[in-house]
Amino acid sequence: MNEIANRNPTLDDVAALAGVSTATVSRYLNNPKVVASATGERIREAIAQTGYIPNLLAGGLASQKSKMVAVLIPHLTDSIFNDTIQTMAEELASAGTTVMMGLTGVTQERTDQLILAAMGRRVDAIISTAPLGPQTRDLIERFPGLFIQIWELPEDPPQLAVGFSHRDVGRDVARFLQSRGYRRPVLVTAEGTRARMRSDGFVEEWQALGGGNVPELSVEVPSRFGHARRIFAEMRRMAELPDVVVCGSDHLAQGVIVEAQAAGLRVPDQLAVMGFGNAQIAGDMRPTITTVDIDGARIAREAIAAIRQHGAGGKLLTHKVDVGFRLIARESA
Amino acid sequence: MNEIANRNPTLDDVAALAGVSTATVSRYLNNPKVVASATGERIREAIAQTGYIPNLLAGGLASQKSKMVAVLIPHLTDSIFNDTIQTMAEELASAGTTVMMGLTGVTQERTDQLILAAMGRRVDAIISTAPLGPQTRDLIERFPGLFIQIWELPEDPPQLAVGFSHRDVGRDVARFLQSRGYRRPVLVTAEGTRARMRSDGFVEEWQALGGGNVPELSVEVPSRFGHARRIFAEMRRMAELPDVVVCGSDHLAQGVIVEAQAAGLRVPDQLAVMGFGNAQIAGDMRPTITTVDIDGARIAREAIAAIRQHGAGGKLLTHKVDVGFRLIARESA
DNA sequence: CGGAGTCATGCAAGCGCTATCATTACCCCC
DNA sequence: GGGGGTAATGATAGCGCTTGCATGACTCCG
Repeated sequence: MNEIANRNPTLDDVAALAGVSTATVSRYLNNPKVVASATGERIREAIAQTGYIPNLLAGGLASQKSKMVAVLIPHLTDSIFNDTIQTMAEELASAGTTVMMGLTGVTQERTDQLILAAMGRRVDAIISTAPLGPQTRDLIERFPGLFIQIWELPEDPPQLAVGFSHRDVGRDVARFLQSRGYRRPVLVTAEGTRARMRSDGFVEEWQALGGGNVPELSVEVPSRFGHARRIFAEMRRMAELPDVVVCGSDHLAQGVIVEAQAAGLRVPDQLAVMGFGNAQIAGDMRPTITTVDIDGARIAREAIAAIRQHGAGGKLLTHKVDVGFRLIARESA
Repeated sequence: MNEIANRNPTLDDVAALAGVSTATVSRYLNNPKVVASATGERIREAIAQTGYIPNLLAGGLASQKSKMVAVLIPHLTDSIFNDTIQTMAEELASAGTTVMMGLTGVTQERTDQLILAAMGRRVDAIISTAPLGPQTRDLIERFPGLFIQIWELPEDPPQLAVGFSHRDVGRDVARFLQSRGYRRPVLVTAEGTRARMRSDGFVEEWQALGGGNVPELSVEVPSRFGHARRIFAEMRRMAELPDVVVCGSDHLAQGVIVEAQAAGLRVPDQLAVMGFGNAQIAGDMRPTITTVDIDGARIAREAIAAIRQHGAGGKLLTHKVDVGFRLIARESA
């Protein structure tokens, strides 16, 4: 708690005060147990005295590892990825790694720009939810760190993908709804490849099981609560009212339930609703929402494990981690 | 699009290829108009040829400005700050600044840790929603960049605060509800100083206007949809059912509405509900939710403007920016 | 026509760390 | 008691940029 010179204290200041070389201080900071405990003690005191804060920019430059990872998501509001991000940020922070957040929106351009920025910062890893255009793939080719695609399981991931099969989700939902006796589903599909795959899976299975045509309505991504009003209105204009609405997110599902109830329909008796993602509200809504649970936290943890291993010089054991999903039957469908 | 050596290309490579010094390339990168246009053209080509990506770690170290800002928020899910963060991230990214995201939770410890990490990265600014403990203030003292406190307007902000008066919000809400004829409000208050101030303001004004005692129920922070069930149950056990519930967030308000309706109460006739924050859903819910609008995006923009000005060497014009708020009367109260 | 003023560029000294290699001191055992 | 370890530390060369100062080439004008 001494007075501090007008500039920030550096490693040299600490070393001088502790009567050791900068190398030793650096070692103490990065791996305390390699310095003698008496020395360590002196260094600790010197650090406290000077109020030294390591310059991670300099450290990163010298060591070629920045202890930063970039997390790329489309947007923040109502995001289905929030659990993943939350877990990621917490676990990384407690390991001394900082998270660089990038909001890609839905354009390829912003994504590429953010990847470039991340590479410029020499991040140790990039974790992305964005679909990969050809240009992006070129960029990644030259990225020396670890690129992890999450919430997705493509045929041929660049390095590592942690996710699940969206097509299988669609199929399982179809099977589930048919077994529950629903006959006239309508699909509310957001733009984007993942939603597309779920819809395709659904239609595929639905028809394989002898179901008829499946009408689709589309919403912008992110699909949210507020879209429900329009969707519901469009549904009412359909020749025959569906008996179940399959939504791309729990928030949208919640919106549909609210609209249906406001119109005097009983859910699920007169109209059933199915969500996706198992957001907090899904379990708390009245009626509780039948949905598909994705373990977002696990996705985060798998990604982090891979980063650690890669950071320690290890090779990747696999190119795909399938975290699966779980259909949760509740009241709404 | 040439072959690239096994290591990343550096400024030197570009300079050599373009036949100029590294200084010139650096200048071209940071301020293209100071180099002759013919030279600039050659440099641009050399960059394309080599696939050069500037090392921002090295740049930051040399220039003492990292082009990063840290954004500290308590959590991501259902956060009232999402608009602010979203705007912040977008606008900063398009100006080439990187956002380092820190989730503080509700503990002082994590906050301090994150501030330390941010200082280690030599961020240009720290934007924080966290309340400041004494220890944190000490840290900030030594932070050479700009520290901006947002969503709050304390007496004596360390450097700059951008927010509004939570007490005034409470007062206005009290006045509004009384004018609408409500007589038995219940306050649902989250822990935390900001919520506390709104509640205090409410009670103060309510009683100044001749209202009686105001019962309070408390929820953990973040107050969200799911808390409504318990809150509603507790309300029902009260001697006299309130005629209006004042909630700390729109999500909680939405939850209360859902619970009330599930219990057969008409909103707002039998129970009115008031929210806070003007989240998207507030306008989309049935009934639409009466709430207080905070211009989160404006908070972000004011903060960014201050950062720019500070970065350009300008002095701060003020220590407080009051962005105000707006009570939005809708259907629920 | 020579000196002052621009403009474009080069030179080189850092920025604050990390990591390699070398050095020293000490211990153990045959 | 000397050789071979091992453990702790020091000296120092970068990491890849930025930037103050110096330089050189022009232009302009009295």
